Amino acid sequence: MPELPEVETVTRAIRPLLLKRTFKNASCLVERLRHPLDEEALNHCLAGQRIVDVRRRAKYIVIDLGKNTGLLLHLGMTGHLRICKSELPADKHDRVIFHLSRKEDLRLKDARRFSMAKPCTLDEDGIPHELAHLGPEPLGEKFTGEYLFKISRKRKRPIKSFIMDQAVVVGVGNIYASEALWRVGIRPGRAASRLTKGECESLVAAIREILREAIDFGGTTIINFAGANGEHGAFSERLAVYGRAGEPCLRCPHTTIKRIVQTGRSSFYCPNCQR
DNA sequence: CGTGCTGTTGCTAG
DNA sequence: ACTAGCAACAGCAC
Repeated sequence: MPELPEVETVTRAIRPLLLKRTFKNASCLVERLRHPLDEEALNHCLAGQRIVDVRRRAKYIVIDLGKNTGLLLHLGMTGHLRICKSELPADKHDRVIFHLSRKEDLRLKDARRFSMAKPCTLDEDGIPHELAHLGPEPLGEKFTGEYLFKISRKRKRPIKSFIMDQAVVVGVGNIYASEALWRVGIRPGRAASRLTKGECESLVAAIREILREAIDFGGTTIINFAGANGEHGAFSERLAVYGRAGEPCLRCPHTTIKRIVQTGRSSFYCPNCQR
């Protein structure tokens, strides 16, 4: 489920439920997710520690335990977090159970096992060292049209994969990349270096706009931190191109949305109003 | 039954 | 220096 808006939504939802509570211990129900799980290391990091903050960086969730230590979580493609009573039996795809005080758990469930959960150390800004390589936040001040223009000169890759590169800007996944390009009328396959300054500016504006809207709508799909299975979030009905191959373009209804594959991922665009 | 898709990330080979 | 391709995994639609 997660693109940035979904991760932001989950982070906001679990933050008040976790703040000032204490971890007891963790149990790993599988040997590995994206990386091998180290139950001992998790327990060493978590046991008895109080949660002082819960925040998002890119699509990662950082649970700050103070003293420059924390728990670093990523939901991969299908990860879910929820908080539930400890007495509840584990779901089929529950992978890690973090036991909290007051007989409640934070549980990480993930069918495809692309998630991650590992202890981390934080730099002075509270960011895990593992995330030092990431580009600017799309909603932060550093992500400007000027910046995008500057770093895209001489870059021949398609603009869509360029804005999905986490070293360029974080948090723009497959759905919102297609959506942002539709909004500004740029084809996903255009070489990054062929964007004008003005196009870079409008693209940045569109990315920010769309992510903000999606956050306001609680994400495209709702990740399930509290209860049942994921449902479609309100924003999924607002997607203009993603998943709409063969359907009419919302700007030029006589044209049909096209699907192409770029670096193994589906891209959707309107061949008429995206150039 | 297979086949081909799926919201991510980071490594590898060219 | 840069980029395409792929692997990790499970489930689902056809």
